[in-house]
Amino acid sequence: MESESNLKTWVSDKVMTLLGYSQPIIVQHIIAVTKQATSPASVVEMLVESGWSSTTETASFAQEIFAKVPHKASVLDQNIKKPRVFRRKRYDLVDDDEEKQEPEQEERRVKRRTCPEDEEEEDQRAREQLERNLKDKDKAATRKLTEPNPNRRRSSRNADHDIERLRTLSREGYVKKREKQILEGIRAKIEDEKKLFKHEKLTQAEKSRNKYMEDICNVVKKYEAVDDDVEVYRIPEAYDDMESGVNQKKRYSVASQRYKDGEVKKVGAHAEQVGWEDHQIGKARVSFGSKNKRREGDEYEFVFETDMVEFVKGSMGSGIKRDDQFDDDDDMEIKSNQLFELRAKTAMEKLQEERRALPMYKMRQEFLKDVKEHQIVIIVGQTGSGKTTQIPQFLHEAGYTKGGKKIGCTQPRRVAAMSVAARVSQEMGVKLGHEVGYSIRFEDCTSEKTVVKYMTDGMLLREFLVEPDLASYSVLMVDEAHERTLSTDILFGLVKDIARFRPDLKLLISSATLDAEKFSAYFDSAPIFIVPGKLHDVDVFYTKAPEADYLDAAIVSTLQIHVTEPPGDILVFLTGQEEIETMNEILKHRTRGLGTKIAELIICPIYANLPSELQAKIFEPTPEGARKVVLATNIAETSLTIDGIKYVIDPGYCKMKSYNPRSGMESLQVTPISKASAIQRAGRSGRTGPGKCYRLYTEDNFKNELDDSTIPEIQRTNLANVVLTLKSLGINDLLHFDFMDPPPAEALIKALELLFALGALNSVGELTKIGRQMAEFPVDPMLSKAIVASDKYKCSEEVLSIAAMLSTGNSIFHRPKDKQVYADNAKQNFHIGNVGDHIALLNVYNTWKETNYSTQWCYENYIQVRSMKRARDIRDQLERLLERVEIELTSNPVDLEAIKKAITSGYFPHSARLEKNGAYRTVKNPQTVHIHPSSGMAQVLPRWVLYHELVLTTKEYIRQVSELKPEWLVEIAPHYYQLKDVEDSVSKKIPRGEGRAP
DNA sequence: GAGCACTGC
Repeated sequence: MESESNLKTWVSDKVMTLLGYSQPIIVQHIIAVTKQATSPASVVEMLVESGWSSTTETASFAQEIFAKVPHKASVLDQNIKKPRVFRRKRYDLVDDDEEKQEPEQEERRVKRRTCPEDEEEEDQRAREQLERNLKDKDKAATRKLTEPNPNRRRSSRNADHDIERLRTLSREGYVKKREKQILEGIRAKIEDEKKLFKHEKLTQAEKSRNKYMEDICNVVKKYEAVDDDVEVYRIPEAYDDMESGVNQKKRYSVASQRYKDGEVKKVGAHAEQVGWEDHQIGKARVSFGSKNKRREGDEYEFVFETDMVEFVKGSMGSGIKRDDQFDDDDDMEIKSNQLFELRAKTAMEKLQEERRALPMYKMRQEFLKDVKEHQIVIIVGQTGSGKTTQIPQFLHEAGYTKGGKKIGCTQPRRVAAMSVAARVSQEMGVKLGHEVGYSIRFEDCTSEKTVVKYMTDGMLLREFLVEPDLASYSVLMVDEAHERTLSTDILFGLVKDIARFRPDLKLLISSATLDAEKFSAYFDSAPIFIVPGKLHDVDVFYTKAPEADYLDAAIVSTLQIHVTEPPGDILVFLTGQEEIETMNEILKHRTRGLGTKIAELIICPIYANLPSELQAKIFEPTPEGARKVVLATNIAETSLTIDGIKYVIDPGYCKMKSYNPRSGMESLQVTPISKASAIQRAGRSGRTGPGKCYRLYTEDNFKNELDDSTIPEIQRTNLANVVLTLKSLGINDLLHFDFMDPPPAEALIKALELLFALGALNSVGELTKIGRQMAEFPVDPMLSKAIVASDKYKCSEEVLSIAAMLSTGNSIFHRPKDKQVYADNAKQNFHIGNVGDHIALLNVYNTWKETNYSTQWCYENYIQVRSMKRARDIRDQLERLLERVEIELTSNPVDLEAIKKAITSGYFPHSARLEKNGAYRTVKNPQTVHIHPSSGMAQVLPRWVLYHELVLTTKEYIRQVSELKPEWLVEIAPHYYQLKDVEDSVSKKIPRGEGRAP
């Protein structure tokens, strides 16, 4: 017989080869399982129950371990931790009639205990003990909490100890019963809520109810989590039996209700999106924990404590890992509420410990002093310095939230706002949505109590509309300001302005090193506060000579790293979907050629339009011996973090949008990245350890040819929306608005012209009633004008759907490379009668609605579910806003002309007419354009068309095209079009005045 | 008959 430790090593090795990873708890579990197994088959059975797959490897492993591990009779003398399923069942107070144990084990257990004579009596005693105990419950709980690691080493020969354990077990029965009651109460409440949702139109109360639902779901999930946690030890079956009829699945369904289709639509409206975001948050949270590698359990603790069902579910690895820290002491005996409190406590302590380890934490005093002395402070801190999580907490602790004032912190991305808020609420030990909350589109997780509020920058911008002086805030922190999103740039100007007349308002701007000086200069020489980061070293390599074909260079480099470098995943930055697909194929082909000579290379593409189920692939852990290579677009630069990346390949390009105000044309073209981007990309390899970055350009290129930072978005975009927002904030003199980097005057003027043409501004540039209505809708001005105009044509229902579909971007139709024909056919079904792309989108939306928002239907029609759900969310939001601007919800589904006219009211500047050669010419700012081949009108070529957008890619393309009657233009926009603009080509075949020879 | 970087409200 082997010693226990030898045995453990042996099992661990085995597990390692079978699963690719190993954990002490798995080993222990397997040994324990084997010890009470009666045959190798029963070992297999139990392994399968714990999540192993039933393969021949599992079977032979079971055979081996059964031979090696002492089992059956010999187990009597072993002082091992047994799965507690037997004992638990015995002392359940709730339900007694489910004793189905094997007599042999029963006997063994009896022998093991010190007072085996009369079990009934003992049970009775336990009950009495329990009653006494429960009276003393609080006291007991306190004791448990003050002794998180009780010095109660197991000694099975000790009578006192057994009685003690008995008490615990009995208490469990009580606790479980109580839990059941709570859960039932919650379930009933949820049912009530659901009824309310069905009957009432969503109003103001919706927010709070949404919030309430969220809370409930969180509570349920917490209980679920306790169960999940126990599952490894096979307790749940016992629990389920006891609950008689309430099984895991059913209970899980309560918690996950909001993620499901159908019923609770308003709550679960963006279910898939949420799922994906949850996953992202999961990553965000995990990476928080993993900054500190000393304690591996923490990250899971953190995940466990919050609503991370999506992340934890179905992953055996994490389920087991979470228990790791309770591995070898009696904590396992403490269950349910107590376990929960205990965990909350230990998690809290660990969080605090982690907090103290952050560079920011040490600079607390210094920082608070700076903030006290200056109104505006620029903060320079790298990732991992803890600025985002710590600063609002410091300020809160220092009393900046007194008198109900809030601390606001903006983030450029939704996911960031949510995950940071979750983290901070953890650290402060409060419930998310109470003192600490977040506010993002479609989801407001704040309450009257909220004093620390994380939000997206766009959300703060919307808040300006209702509270122009932001009186409820005492501190505003603009985080990740160096990213220079459109919203942050506008915020700068606004915030700088209100800081002048609100001396009590503190302003914090966080930025990267490169831009700090610039920020300081803009904010009246504000002091710069520097926090060191915690990134690991990254070695940067350049190519000796410029590479002609960066894609090929990337492929070669990837293989080179794969063959020569130690383990660690590779991240390659490419410009778009097409490149990613190409590289994917070439890599597959080449590695196949190499056969088994090299280790396995797992290729994971990732880009935003990739269906989410395929995106999830990049987060799967890399199996032992293999290497993962992630082919990503810019999405991996800031938006998501992949653990385990050690090598980054940076070809130095990305696709960037630019806007030509003169022609009103947007273009999306491959451009060299900036130094700031290059540094950011390199940093992606150093998150969990030292990394390497291979730049596929020369050092000279880097130093002399790359711009310092990316041109801010505000300088390369259509400003119509920005101008409308600023106008509605009462800022009239836009040309002198204090932009940090002013946009081209031409673009501003163009935007003003457009808004004037749409009727949003009057001749002196003031906002009109229509303009105010338009500003309410979070969509492009032309689209919001169409919505406002739909009132006149009595078809707001239809226009809303179209607007929502257009707002989702171009990601509705999915076109897999291998099924292009099918996808195109499916798409053609919505274009029957050549109704045009706008009506086709309406058809898609309505048909989807008729199928009760079926996911299956989307798959069948090659439509992206994620985009559809997003469209539904947007539509819901727009519908609510409709009420606010006093537009009636009207439907007129058969009158397509009315719908098109409403669209034309917004898009009349986007008209084009056919020329002889099959190309089109835009009516205003004449230029030659082509219908995008993805359009349903690409073959039809109507004489006059209305388009949604004009983009330059390989040619000038117009996308989302519908047929138009030229007389509409004069009817709808007489101030913009004159009869002569349109009549020529109606009466004559050849357009006049184009100056072209035939 | 060509192609859709990434966010955000």
